Amino acid sequence: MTETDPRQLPPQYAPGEVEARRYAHWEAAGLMRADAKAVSPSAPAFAMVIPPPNVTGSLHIGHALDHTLMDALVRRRRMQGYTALWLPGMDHAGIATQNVVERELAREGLSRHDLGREKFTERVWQWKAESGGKILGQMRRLGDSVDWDRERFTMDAGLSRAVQTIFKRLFDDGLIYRAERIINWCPRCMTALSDIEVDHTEDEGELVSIRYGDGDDSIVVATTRVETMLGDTAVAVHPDDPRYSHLVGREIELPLSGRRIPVVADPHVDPEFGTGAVKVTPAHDPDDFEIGRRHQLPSVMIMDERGVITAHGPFLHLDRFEARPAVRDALREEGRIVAERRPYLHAVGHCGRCGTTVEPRLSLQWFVKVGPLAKAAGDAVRDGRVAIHPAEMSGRYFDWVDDMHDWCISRQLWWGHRIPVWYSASGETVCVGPDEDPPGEGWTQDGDVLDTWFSSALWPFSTLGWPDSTEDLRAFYPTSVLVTGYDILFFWVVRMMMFGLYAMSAAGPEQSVPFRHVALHGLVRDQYGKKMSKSRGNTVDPLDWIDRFGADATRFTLARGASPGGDVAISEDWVAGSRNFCNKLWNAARFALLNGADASAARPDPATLGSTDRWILSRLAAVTAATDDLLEQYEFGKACEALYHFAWDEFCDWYLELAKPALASGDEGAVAATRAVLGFVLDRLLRLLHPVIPFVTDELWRALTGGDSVMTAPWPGQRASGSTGGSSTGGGDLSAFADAAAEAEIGALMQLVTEVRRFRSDQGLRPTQPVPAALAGIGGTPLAGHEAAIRALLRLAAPGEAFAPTASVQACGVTVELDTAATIDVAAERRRLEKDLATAQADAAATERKLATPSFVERAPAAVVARSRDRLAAAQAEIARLTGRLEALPPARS
RNA sequence: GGGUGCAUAGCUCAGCGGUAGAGCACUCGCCUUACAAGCGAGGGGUCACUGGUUCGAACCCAGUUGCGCCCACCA
Repeated sequence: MTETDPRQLPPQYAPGEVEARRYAHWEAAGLMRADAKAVSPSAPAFAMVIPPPNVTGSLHIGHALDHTLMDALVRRRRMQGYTALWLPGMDHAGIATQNVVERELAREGLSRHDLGREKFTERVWQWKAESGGKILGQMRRLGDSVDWDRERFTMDAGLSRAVQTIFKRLFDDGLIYRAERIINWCPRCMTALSDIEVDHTEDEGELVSIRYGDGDDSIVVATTRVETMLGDTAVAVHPDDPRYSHLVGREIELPLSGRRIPVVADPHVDPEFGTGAVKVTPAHDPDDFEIGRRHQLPSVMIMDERGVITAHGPFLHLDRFEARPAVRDALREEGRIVAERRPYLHAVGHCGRCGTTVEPRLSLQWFVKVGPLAKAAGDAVRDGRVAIHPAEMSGRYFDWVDDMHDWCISRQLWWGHRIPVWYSASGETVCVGPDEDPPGEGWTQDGDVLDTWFSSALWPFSTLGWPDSTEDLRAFYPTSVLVTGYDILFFWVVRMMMFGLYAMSAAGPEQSVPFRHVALHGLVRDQYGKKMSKSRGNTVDPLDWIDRFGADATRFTLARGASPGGDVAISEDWVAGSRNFCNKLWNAARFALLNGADASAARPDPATLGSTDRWILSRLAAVTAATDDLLEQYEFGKACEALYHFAWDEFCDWYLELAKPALASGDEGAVAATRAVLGFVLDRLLRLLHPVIPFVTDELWRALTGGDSVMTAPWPGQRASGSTGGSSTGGGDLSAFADAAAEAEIGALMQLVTEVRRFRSDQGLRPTQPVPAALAGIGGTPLAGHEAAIRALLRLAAPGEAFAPTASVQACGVTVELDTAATIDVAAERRRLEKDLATAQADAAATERKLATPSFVERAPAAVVARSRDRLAAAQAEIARLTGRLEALPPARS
């Protein structure tokens, strides 16, 4: 493997080759592995599990965000000395995967039934082996520092055993039961769905009012699903509704059927809505099912699992959507339709996987009794054992856990964990544990599989070896933080909470939680703040950006936009900007290397340094502390912002420019000091940036220091693990570098330089042409020692030669007299001075007015008043200065 | 229907009681040998609207308008 010669870094950073090389090294050197045995008080455990992506999927931009943030967290912890584990893996994604393989079969003209259950699941496994690992390769491209030795899959043997174990335990505890209930049914996938697998949209439908019964014994009901009237077994009214009290208990005729159905009184009916009377179809509506139960009404199923009418009569074999108009027309012919409202907007459920309209359906399914589990899940957050970031999101969490329906966990699919329950011919039921043999002859296993989320809910501990008390489980559970989008707070987080607390309850309340922190981020949006979606056509393939701009640029863009719970807007322009930043860093390092930056020197001693060096060290200390705090609070965007400005504006634009004259000064001591500070600051900067942009920083850090990898360099912040904090090896406290005097001094220098540049720019003078100049009055100011640097930055000619100044600029007590080699544009200068004067006068006037307000002077804090006085003084000084310069201005040239 | 959040420069956002900030975009000038994926300078905002609290409001309170998101079994 050939390394780039550090002295010959190309002038542009080429990510592709560097990324491949660096990742291969991390993997080969085992830098991403976490050893449970290494956990100790000085190297405590830090653990995260990856939200397992679907095997069917490929990395989309949302994953890229999720992974970038997780990787930044784990990399920083690793540098801080933690034994840091990030565990990767994938989810078998029941319905999604089965659908993909079934679609593949359909192209061969086959259905899963043609293969049979065994052959079909074999085929899915085969498919998983071939294309399921795609996303893992993509994770390498992104730079995810996961421990590949621990990769898990929700269907592998260990996790299947965990599934069976917890099922059996819940079953024995009476928390899993089988019952005939109305569930969400997808007639296309032909399976039950849980509430969260159903998406509601406002759809156009029709609201049809139908007259049931005749004459005095008639009643009008309204419905959006006309065809279900074939299965009506009652009409319900409110018990206190005087309009219908005479009908309660009597039977009326159900149109088209010849059947007579009772009128029942039920408090659930809202007398204000519609006619105050509702048709009751217990087999096809969840509300009606409850009403039916309360009144012992029969349930008449009129549709099969495909949504085809099974009720005998003229509508037999019609699809539900064909039956709707057919039934409506038939009713109209009989004069039963009282009113029709079309279009009528109402919420309709759709299968979260295929979009088909969900059909509520009465069927025998398995459920988790959620009550006690959800209560425990809520309490863990309420009493602070688990913290949600940002805390405002906890409200949504509580809304969910406090009012959760029992969870339907059986799916009429073949791909998934088969329900470990067996039935005998005589109707006995046995739940089989993982280490038990199934019952013999005459018993058959339940044909259904478990909801995918059932196994995902075990992820934080099943991946660590549960139900065995493994070393990993003891070392890394509870995991430290779970990072995910707020959109799956309910889907996944709640379920992990419920099952983690239940399965690990023996460990006690503190140790049974699946994670201590939940760090939520938002959705990725486009540059107009629009949600990315395939239908909108604004999706981005992160791999495309990684190819074109580099993984670091892609990561930096995402991290820079991320705030706790906040959405992230991105566009290609911004990735290009991040790419530019990486390149800037590359070139800063290139400059440093070409100038002998020395990162191996002892930690710089401010007492021996000039103010320029003390200034950059002071700024480094500030940005280090800020970055450390911000990352601790999951404020990735702000941390990136702080580092971006430090690196670009302060380090590159000012420090490196100031270092040039120092390096060229020929003063051996100054050169050595500059090289040492240059090396030190760049080293720290690379470490601080490494969690977010791991590739460039590693490449440059190796070139700069000769070290193996920045991954193993100590984190520069004060926060560190256990007792290793602040070690002399390079982490530790930089607060001794804080230097207000140096900051003020360099601040003045910047102000002076900027002022002169502005003058020259306004005057249209060539910035590159050396100008003879004198720095009058610099002697008595703090800038006295910076004359050479100022001349270099401003490209002023060397001092000494006599010249005739044609213009002057004042700032920070220094008058810069310039020979502009031409008559300056007096009119332009006058305009500029007048404009500045107007600004200063307005400022002075406003401040004066304020200070003249007695209530302000009396009641505002002294510091605020003092600040206003300073402001006024400054404004007045500025007015005096500008007035003087305007008066001194020669008359406009003729 | 119930919650909940947001309205600040052309775009995306930060600021959350003391007289407006960043990135990108824009204008002007520079190939100043680390970087033109760059350097320097500049323009641009009655902080959605209306009231209130306060010496003082982009920031706190109430209402209005306009967006967004989540939840939801009202036929």
